[in-house]
Amino acid sequence: MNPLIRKLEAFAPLPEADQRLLEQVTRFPQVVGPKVDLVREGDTPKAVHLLMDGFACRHKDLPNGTRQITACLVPGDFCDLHVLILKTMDHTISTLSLCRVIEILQPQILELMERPAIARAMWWSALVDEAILREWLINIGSRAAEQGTAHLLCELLFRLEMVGLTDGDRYELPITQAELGDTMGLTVVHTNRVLQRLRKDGLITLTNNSLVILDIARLKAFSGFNPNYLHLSNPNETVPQSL
Amino acid sequence: MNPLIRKLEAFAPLPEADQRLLEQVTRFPQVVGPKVDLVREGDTPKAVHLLMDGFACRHKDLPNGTRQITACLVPGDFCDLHVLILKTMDHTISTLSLCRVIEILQPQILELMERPAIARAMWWSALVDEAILREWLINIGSRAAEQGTAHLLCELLFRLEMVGLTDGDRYELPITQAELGDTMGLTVVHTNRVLQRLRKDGLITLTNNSLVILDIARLKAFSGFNPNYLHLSNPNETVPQSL
DNA sequence: CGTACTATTGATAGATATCAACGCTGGTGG
DNA sequence: CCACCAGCGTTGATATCTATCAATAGTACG
Repeated sequence: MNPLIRKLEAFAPLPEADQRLLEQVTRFPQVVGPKVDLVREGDTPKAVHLLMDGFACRHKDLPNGTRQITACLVPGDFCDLHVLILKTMDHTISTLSLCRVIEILQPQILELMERPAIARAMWWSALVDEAILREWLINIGSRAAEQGTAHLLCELLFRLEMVGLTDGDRYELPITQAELGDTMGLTVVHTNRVLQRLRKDGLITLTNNSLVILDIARLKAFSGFNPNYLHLSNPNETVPQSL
Repeated sequence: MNPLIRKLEAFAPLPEADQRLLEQVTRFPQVVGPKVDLVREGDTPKAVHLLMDGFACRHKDLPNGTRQITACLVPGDFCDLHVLILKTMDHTISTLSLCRVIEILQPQILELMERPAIARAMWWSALVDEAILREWLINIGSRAAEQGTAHLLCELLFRLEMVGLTDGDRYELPITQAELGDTMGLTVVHTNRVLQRLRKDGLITLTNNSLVILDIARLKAFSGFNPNYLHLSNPNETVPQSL
């Protein structure tokens, strides 16, 4: 099933014709290896990138050698809708795992935006991205490392469930602990210890990039997770196991 | 001068007619005292709030008693454009200082959005808000407390200069150290010490809510500040003292 | 005058980073 | 096929940063 359509329909149903158009646009994805830059800070890209498979991220590299990941992109996510309005990228987008990516040229995007239902769904998506960013700020600024990390894992469960990439409370998480640390503002070493504590507390299992949430209700309570900020049309229906 | 028009024109010039329309919409602001909630998490407001004077913030209060400020709103900023698409607020918006606020009803917003130049400028504004959020994530996650705080002070200089609220490298900062701490994810005590270090290093002066940047070039270098993410049409012209 | 809020200081505890090292794995070249 | 190497996860010891607790002083305000 097409992850873009699934995602946009998490906001509101799309007319048949719109679905067909989206199917058509996303027909021939391009395979991109892991750790490849799709767009770099300073670029003025002429196409919008849409992730169809795999994990990618936004990030900024700092002079002191560290980097901060500011978004985790999963199938169905637009990487850089910004370029419709802003001329230059203020951050870099890179694949994390092996990905399949669609490049949509400006005229085609504008064609999509002429469909009211699609346009609304895209702006919904952009606003949810912003809400996610606010939640990440809370993860880093106000939650303990264990809770913030747990919160992120809850969020990914919901986002991946939205596009049909979960298996109950299990999902593929093809990122390294270093990358997890870059998103949580933590060291690799500390990230490792945080994960160990989550494992020891019986909250998760994580081996071979396979994450299992052992008790979603406890993980949500522990991390203070409330899916409101994802603005799903029907949150109760989306994740059956929800509290 | 109207801060909304000044801000939107930092992106691109607006036609005379659009300016007149905006003038008209923003004619009768409402005075709101400090520390007042404009919109609360869970609300489904029917009007959009526009800040014309004073400081406000977005924030979320956590069960553990702390709160995270996720945005600092200054004159010319829209508080909750989201409500055009999302039904319920996922965070609270409160005044910090005495403010003057415009409430714009849905039909009036839609009338504004029919003007192409205004619509583009509003989306520019929304995208810049997102870019600011990414930078705050870096402030908290990847920069030392002193550097993150310094970065925030640089950002506010640019944003306030945009709407004509600076006096050279000085501006009014009507927020408490506790509030500053809530935005940087720091304790009041630690915030106080961070500010003292910035003062001792000769970077700033801050007394009676009046912030003076003693050496903008040094403060920018110290904090790693690069105004690109604000996507101003003409950054060099905006702040004369820029490096 | 008393009360609340804000800024400030000192002492201490807890969280996180840093440095160094090791084992495991998969790939690669000899 | 084996030796080597790079990337990843892991562990221990230590340093640095930040939170917590407690107290004081100044200020504004009723």
